Amino acid sequence: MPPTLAVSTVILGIREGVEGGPDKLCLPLVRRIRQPHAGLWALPGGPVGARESLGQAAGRTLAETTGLRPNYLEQLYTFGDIDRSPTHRLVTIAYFALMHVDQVGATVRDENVAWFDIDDPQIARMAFDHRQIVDYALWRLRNKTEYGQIAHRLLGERFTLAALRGVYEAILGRRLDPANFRRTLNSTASIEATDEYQAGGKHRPPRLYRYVGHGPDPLQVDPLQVEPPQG
Amino acid sequence: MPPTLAVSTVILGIREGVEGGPDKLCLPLVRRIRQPHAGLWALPGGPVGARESLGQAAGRTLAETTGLRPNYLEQLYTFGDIDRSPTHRLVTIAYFALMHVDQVGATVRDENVAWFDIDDPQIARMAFDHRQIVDYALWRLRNKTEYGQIAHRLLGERFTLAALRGVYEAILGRRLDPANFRRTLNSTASIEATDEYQAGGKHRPPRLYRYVGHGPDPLQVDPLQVEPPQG
DNA sequence: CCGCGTTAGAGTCATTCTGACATTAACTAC
DNA sequence: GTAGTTAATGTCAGAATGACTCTAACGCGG
Repeated sequence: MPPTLAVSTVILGIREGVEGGPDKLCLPLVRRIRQPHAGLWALPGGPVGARESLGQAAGRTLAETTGLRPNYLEQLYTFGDIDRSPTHRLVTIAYFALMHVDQVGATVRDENVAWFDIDDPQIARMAFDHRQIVDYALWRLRNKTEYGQIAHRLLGERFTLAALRGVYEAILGRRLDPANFRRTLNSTASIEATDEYQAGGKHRPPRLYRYVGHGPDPLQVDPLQVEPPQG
Repeated sequence: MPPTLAVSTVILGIREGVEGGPDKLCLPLVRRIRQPHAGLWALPGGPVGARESLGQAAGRTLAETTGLRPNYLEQLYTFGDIDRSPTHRLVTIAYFALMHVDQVGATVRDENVAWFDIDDPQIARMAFDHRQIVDYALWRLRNKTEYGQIAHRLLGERFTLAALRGVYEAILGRRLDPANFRRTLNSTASIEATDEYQAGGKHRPPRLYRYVGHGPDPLQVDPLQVEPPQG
């Protein structure tokens, strides 16, 4: 019997911190209703179809199980140890996705789908080796050399520097000096100031910025990044 | 028909430069004797067995086709586009290996196995999408944040700073200042000076150094690095 | 209307890091 | 011994970084 080929996706979003606390990373999980590991929470995913690429399979299974359509999808790692599933040989290609902040929580209404904070004790154990996959995704995210585009995928089209700094702080797990953060971003040229300001706050309105991909830099992104299916 | 699951490995070694020129990266390839792509050079590899992990499959197929047993093996990427093989659906997990410099050239005596310089025009085209895989391996190598252990895998147990600098120069593709190179390495603490010197040269004998893995640093290595089979 | 609290945004300063270059040490070849 | 070559150390200026201060612009409560 040939091994089963499947995809699983770690989707990360940002949840705003409460009471001035730091922002938090969170992710949606699916409760398993079949054996093995029935009842445990698992990463969304499913088998790879015969007529779709691996990235397409990741996007499709993600939409089917959670209703989410992230705008960033990157291959993470392929897990193929013999005993990772108790019933059969299972090879899983894990993907890594990021969501806009305004879509966090906009999941299908289903009691078997839920968002968890990354450090929620409920998901200290997960189905299969999925906890290991999540930890690896976090390790990869924290070791990214280029956060610019990652951050703007977690936020919307326009964002304040404070929001962007919140993303960095959530990823890195420590507070950053606002002044120095501003200085470094101003020198990267991948973040551009707009002439708009965010109104409605109680204090001085912050300027809105937007991300501009830096044109002819072939090694900017993982060159094999896979786009999710459209529509 | 389920997809065929295979592994392929990009093995990189260092070849000393001629006439004071820079060192060069090179890799062994296998000539295909069957269709499709018969006659073209390809990465060593083969199908994944039912009772072996993916890393074990990479090590096994590598030894079988080339006789090489590298001491560093890291998963690279999984290629699964529908049309990457003209005859059937083929999903390949690509691995990345490094060889000691004294083993470069110590390949099985076979006219269908040969080492090529990384920029050899003979391998501008390769079987399947293997050229793309090689380019991706090079991109990953050049973007490594931590060269220390990578470099010492390409060299032997003990090495001179000049040899280590040659590795860095071959990977990065540019010359480095010897004095500054020495300074930075002295401050990393992962390279340790021995009290031995390399004799036999025509000039002042250089001190030998060795790599010391830095104990309790859990994120030092890719946590999912797979060890090749022993023996 | 006016001060106050809060956050946005600009600026300062000392320390560290980096690249470029100069200098001395130790060997071989002749 | 002298020349030639590489190893190893030292110096210095400019860039990058972290900690901190200072001013600007808003809402709010009197």
